Amino acid sequence: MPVSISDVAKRANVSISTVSRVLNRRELVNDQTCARVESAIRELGYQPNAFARGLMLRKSEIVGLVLPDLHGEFYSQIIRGANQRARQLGYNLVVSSTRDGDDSHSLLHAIRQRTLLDGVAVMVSELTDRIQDVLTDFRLPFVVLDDEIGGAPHDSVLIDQRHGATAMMRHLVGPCGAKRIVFVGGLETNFDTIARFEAYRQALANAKLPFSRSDVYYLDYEYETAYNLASKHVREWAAPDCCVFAANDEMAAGIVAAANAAGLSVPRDLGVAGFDDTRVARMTRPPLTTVRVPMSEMGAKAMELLCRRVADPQRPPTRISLKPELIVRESCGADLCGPHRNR
Amino acid sequence: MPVSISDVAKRANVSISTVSRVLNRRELVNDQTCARVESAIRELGYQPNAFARGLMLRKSEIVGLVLPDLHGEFYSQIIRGANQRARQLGYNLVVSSTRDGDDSHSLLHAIRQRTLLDGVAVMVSELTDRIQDVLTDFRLPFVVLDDEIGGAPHDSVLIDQRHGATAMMRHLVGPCGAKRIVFVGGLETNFDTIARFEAYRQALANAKLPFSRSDVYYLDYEYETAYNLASKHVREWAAPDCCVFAANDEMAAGIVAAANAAGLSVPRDLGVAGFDDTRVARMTRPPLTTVRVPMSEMGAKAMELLCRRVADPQRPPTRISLKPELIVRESCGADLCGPHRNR
DNA sequence: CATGTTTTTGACAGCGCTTTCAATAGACCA
DNA sequence: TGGTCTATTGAAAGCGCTGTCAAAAACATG
Repeated sequence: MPVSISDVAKRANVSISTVSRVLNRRELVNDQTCARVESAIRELGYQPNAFARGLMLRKSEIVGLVLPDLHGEFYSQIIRGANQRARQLGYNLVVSSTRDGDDSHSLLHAIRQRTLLDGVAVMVSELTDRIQDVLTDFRLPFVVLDDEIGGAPHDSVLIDQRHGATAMMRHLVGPCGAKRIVFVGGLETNFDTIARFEAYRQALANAKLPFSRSDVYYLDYEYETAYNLASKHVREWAAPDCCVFAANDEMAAGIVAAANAAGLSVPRDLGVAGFDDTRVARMTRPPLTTVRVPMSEMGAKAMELLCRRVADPQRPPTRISLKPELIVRESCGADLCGPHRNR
Repeated sequence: MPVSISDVAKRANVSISTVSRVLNRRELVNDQTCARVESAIRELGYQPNAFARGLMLRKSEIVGLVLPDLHGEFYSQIIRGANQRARQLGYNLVVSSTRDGDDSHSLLHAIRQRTLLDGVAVMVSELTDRIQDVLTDFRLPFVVLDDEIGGAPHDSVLIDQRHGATAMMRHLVGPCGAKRIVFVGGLETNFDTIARFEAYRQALANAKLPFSRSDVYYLDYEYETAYNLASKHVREWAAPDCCVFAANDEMAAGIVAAANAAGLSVPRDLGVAGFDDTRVARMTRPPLTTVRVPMSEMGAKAMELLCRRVADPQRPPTRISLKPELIVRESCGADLCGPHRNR
């Protein structure tokens, strides 16, 4: 039923080779013949069969993207960025999650189909060794997101967490004139939290501000937890030259809400800074000064790297580091007229 | 370089037919031979070539999902749900967005590859006719999300917006004892807003409450806009038996914030209800009573329908309607011990 | 006109797999 | 013993396409 290349050939009164040439290397065929073939293609509504094509060419122009989850602000931005860039580069994107059902199984499953995939970008949280094995076992071109896997070198795209946190700290001790900064992190073992904490500590030292272990809290990235913590401490924190630096926007929002509930005004009585620049950052009163993490760009860069590697499997591994950007809004009280001003 | 079926055949000292049978119809081959072949497969790390397979079988086990955008709470939930179910059903999912680059082009592009896709689920906002044409032109099995396309009947998955809004209204006039309900919708032309408004009006009539045109506002679904509107009106709205019914959680959050800023207490002085049950719903003080829209389930159902149609293109079109669920939290002041209680 | 060169075309051999179809070899029955 | 089954296997025909190679056609040159 579906129309094949030989149907077109018959109709245009040429051989299938000629049709194929029209499709792939037009310059090799006579203009008139070409026109005849093209109209036959149009009339029949012919679409080359991608399987047959792939069988010969040994490539599908499909690449995979494997994330821990597909839902949530970050992942969905990565998907968006990756998909967009993949398209530009002439590839289609298959997404998959390591969390759907059994953890690694689904990744394996995705990759088992590898003969259909030209390459894959993976973002992993744990099981790094096994994934490394699987990936190299299958000899499938791959790039790693936001993490590095031990062993053989490979392409990777990283977010320079440290740079972002440092930028924020500089802003707090500089333009905002903070003398005391409270750090509210996520889980103590979380890589991002660790990087941000280090930047925090370093910046404090650079600014010759005292570091106090009691100004550091480790929570769970949740609004509610931060709200509860802040409810207990805002009165103590309240001071024009005190800022709370939360490791994500949700916690920052919780802190702002707790301050407001306690009758304090942000940033007059207390500065609050967030991280990530998610939607919530604009949904607090006042809106949050935060750090924009270029997730969508990370997805895009990953696709660039991946497609390049697919094209040339021998090229030396590249490592791209993306710099987060400071977004100054009102929650820390600094002047809003700087170059980063963002309503 | 890659190992093919004939490598396995040679190694196991059988013909390729036998290897193929071991792969697909094990029961047809002798146990001993089978074992020999299997160990050859293992030793060689053989993976069947998906192209060759697809060429014969005429199916890829890949289905597509085309959304207006890939980012945002809803879309990402749809993707998650769809991906999960697709996997369960033995399919892989390719996602694509109509907004990346030129609107319809990217959809077309995705579908042009259709020989690789067994089917596609599309969610459209506008250009319904053209998509319908494209889809039927390509004779590709498809299902439509959250909308219906004129013309030939087809599978579709819808959200029963009306049902959700009605449930909320019943809750407000019943357990919450509201006598006056302010409606804050999105754009007046938006389908969801229209459906929700109709439910609002109907419920008001059923409860014999007066309807006042001046209690209806049309905004743009944004936090900020709602905050501004509410700042102007909260004092006028303030009354224990008055509720504001916002058409999404972000606007509801803006209203709560404005009320708090005005020194009012929600729900004591004013009830606020949201819609969608996004993350923000838990990020207001108090958390929002809202309506959970089963987006992830919509994605899952779409995949079920799609895969069924792929399996049997002749079956009559199905139309699934998903019911949103009322989520009672604290922002409307009703008793929290009902069956839907959700912290 | 013979010869060399370039352009344009068709025949055909795969790519790696599934799937008839036929062959072989026991097993069973009369 | 001959004949009919059944179980097991291999040979070979494609699936629709690309790409090589050689033939044919068109053109240019001496």
